Amino acid sequence: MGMQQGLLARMRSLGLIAQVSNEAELVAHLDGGSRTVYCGFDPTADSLHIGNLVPLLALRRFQLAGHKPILLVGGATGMIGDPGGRTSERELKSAAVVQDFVSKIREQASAFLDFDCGETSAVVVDNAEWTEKLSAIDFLRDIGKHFSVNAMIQKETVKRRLEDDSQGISYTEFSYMILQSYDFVVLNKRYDCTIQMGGSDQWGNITSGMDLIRRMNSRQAYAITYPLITNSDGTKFGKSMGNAVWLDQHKTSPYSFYQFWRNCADADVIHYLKIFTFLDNAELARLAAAHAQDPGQQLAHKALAAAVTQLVHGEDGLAAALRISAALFSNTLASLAEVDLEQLAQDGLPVTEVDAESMGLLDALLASGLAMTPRGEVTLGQARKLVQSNAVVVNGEKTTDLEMMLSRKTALYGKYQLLQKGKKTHHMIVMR
RNA sequence: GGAGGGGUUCCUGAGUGGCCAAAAGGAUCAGACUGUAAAUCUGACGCGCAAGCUUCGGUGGUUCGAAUCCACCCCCCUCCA
Repeated sequence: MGMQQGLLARMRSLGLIAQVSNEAELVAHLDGGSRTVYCGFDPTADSLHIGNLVPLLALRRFQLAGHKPILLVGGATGMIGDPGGRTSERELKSAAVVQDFVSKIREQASAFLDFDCGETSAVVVDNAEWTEKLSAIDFLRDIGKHFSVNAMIQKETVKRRLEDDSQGISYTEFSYMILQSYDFVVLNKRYDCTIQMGGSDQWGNITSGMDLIRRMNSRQAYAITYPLITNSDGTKFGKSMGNAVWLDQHKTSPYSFYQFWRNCADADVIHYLKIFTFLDNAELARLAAAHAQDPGQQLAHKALAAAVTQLVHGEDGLAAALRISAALFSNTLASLAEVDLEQLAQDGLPVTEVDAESMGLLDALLASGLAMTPRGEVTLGQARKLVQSNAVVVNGEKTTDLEMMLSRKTALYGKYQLLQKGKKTHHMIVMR
């Protein structure tokens, strides 16, 4: 059996497939040679986040199976905003901002694919390249002509917005589908790209693209969607402390990144191992068994966190994450050497430097940002509440003393104050 | 342009003159229990130690007193032209 054989079946067994168009034909198509697959990423921020990891790693699977991946950055469509998955109109970003996002995402995504392996080398394209040149007349005559509004309003993403009494949909967002369809046509012509992959909310857009290829290029194309990732408890996937988990180490440190995976729910861990790592079946089975046998050991969690952190941040990033985690969670602060504490700061433990010789605990909670209310403001009242509710640990010791002073005398090695809020939020104050 | 319906604290969504810093649920944060899990229970959830202060699309009125009444304006939705 060749490497590419059974790719679809393999992905399905990993839970990576939501829908495919014409499965029998698609399987034959994939088995029949090296194909070109594309997946689009909208530049909605200056970094990708872990949700984007799903298609990114899926593209890599295709490449490993002998196909050519195209990563499309939506410099044009990002200017417009996909109505899918949204209940309200997007805010439009300026061209300069989108351009900046595009270049950052291009660079970031490139780390996951091989760009130098001959025929199947990955390619990055920006749809602004062809979409910007499109005149309104050409757009309407050559492309718009092929779209039936009757069909478009039947698409799930559009229908939902039409049926919502409190929100409408602008013509701009309504047109998103057409531009995405055109992307597929262009890539089909240029690269003989025959497969588009996207989240299951993209199904409507992808199949429109297939239709457009049939009409404009008289070719057969295919659609593959992956299920949108959900947490078993119904909360939104990919949030940590209310923030997105980014791939950019300056936005989410390798340590925080590691902790995110380390803390995922039991019910999700095996599922995530399948989606976010490249572990083989034997290893997956071994971890699943271990997890079922003794979930308290969290072997699967540790394996997941290690594998994904390594994938995204490399060996060094993983090592740093492990170092901090070990120091903070094994309660061995007292035994840490001064170099260890310095290392924690370098490894990405959040740090605040202060000039004062001493400062009140409450001020420290403010300065560190730990005293953040559920709404996201840092307030003195919240600092008090935390201390009073027994949630604060200073240098390994719980304290409920509102008046407590942090001085060089109480500091570790005369300068480090390690604050802990709750069970797993840590912050270091360094007294210069 | 016309007719109608809406804009409330992070979200959903009650509230039509004082009892409203504003019901309820969700989300979030913390505590207990645990395994850095889930579920559950408890507390917090505009700011402030407090007195008090600032909020209910905006501005200006009426009133002892307004999220609630009036005027104008802005924004959203639906239908008609």
